[in-house]
Amino acid sequence: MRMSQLMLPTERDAPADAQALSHVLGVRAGLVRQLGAGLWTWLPAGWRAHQRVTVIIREEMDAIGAQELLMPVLQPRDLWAKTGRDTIEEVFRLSDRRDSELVLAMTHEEPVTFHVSQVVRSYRDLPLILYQLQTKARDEPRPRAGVLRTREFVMKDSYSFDRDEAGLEESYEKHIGAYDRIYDRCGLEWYRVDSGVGMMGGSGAHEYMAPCPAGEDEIALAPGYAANVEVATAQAAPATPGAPLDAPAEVETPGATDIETVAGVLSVSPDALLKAFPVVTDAGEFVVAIVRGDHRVNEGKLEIALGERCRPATEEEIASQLGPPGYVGPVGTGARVLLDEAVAVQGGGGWICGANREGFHLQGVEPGRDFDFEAVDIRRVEAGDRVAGGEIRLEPAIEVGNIFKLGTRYSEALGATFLDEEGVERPIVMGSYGIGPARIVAAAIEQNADENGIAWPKAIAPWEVELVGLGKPGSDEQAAAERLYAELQAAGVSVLYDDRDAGPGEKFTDAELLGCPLRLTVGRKSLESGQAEAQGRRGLVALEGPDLAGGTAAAVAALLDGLP
RNA sequence: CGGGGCGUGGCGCAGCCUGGUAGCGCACCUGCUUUGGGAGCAGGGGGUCGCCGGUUCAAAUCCGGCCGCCCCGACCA
Repeated sequence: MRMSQLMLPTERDAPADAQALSHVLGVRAGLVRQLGAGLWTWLPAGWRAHQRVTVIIREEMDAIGAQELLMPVLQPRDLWAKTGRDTIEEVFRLSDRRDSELVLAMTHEEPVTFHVSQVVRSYRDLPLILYQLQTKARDEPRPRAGVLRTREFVMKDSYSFDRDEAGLEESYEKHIGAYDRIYDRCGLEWYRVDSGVGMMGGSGAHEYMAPCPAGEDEIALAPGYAANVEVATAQAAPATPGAPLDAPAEVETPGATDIETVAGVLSVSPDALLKAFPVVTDAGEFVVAIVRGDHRVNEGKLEIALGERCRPATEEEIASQLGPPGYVGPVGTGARVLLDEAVAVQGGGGWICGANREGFHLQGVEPGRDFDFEAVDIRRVEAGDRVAGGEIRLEPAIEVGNIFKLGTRYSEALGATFLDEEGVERPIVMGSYGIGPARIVAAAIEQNADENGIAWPKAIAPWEVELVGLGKPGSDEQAAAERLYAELQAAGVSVLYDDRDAGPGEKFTDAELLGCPLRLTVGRKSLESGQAEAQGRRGLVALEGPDLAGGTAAAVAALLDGLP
């Protein structure tokens, strides 16, 4: 590709509203442009990178026997009503000129299951893995960070159909193999982490997470352990409660309504306190969740422990059920208490909690003796917790894919059944699996950029080589660059040729911004030496320049082999 | 949905408080010079100042309403 003919609108300045690095560099390097909130156009160079990702995805999906198809984005709402998903807030709903109700698909479980329900009759038709690369539309509450969270995006979504749980397990394992290879080949740093199955039910799920500063999620990592903090579990460092007492004793703590202040007034560390987190469940039950003072409640884990959704209690509810907000505790209330395992496991007396009386706390509290409780894991893990002997660290990360054992939720709702060997009708056991190529591109930028711009992994760079010609029009230098460009093209090298009539500074700066792995320069110096200059983008390292006299393309290919 | 901020040429911004010819840098066009890290000189083109209404002799500027966009939080099968 000749840069003089390429639509590559590079910018010296970042857009004023850009925060995330992939957003800033994506726009500055001319990869993407915004059309509206969460609506992005892929410009030619950016789309090349996106395409390279989808090529890798197709190769690996095909390799596990998955079959590609394409389903509409626009779908009848009726279909979605059958699974109850038509009322999800994120689903765009619209109607046509005849007032027929339609939705824009956020994923494609409904249509794919519909088709399979019509086609699959017998156990002999299974297993089946179907996939597509298709646009998804989601009415996101808050699009953000450029291409990281958008309202419309391309997704690779695949769906597995099996006779039973064992078959699903096999399909799931196949996807794990394919996904591991895809992210490796794309040059990402990634983790496969346990994730919650959420409100959709199902029997297991993992997320593929790429660590990067702009990530919206947090993952907990330890040697041999990786989980989304939403579901992570670990052992807490022991707390240091005070001396046990024969019975809880009131102590004056005027004005001390938060953990820090109480700990300060009583000269103890926050981990000696019990933090009460009163909630009201969907069913209307008032429950007091309790974690250590230095811990935080993980509301998702709390809901799993409760078995239903809940919300924080209002101040009025707290006042009427327990006592003055800021001074509440579990002792003498009769309320149902869920006590976090970090406290329950350590046990003992000497804990401090609110006395349910304005200006007072209780010392020497002992769970079990002074209040009844159910021991559950409801806290958010903290950096420094331990799991399997290793220490947890937390990292921000972006979700670049997920795999999910759906079970029979969709097949039952849509009547996707088959006859087994005994002639018994059974629901098909399903899995669903997603990958966001745009997020792979964004994560690759985030993970591989420096102050000069992007430093693409070779496998997904828009071009592998950028050839910078420095000669002015009609010069010997320009003629040499033209010859080299023609030779590289003929040899099938992926090359972008900067043939613009521009100064060297501008060309070098743009080359570093766009970030192709190998930069070749042909100018006065290279004519004198008989070699093109070569520089690797990662670290801007000088490489042995390929000879211009002959065999240059082979030498360039060898150089590329040595680059990441 | 709650909080905060911003809409002036392709990009980045000033002007608004205190109403009176719409400006600056970059980019762009023409000519000449220049060519190894974002060149110089000269000339030139491009903006209903987000939209609607109000006040006024006069509105980018003041007032009201609406729309759009960004950030933080909530949310995120």
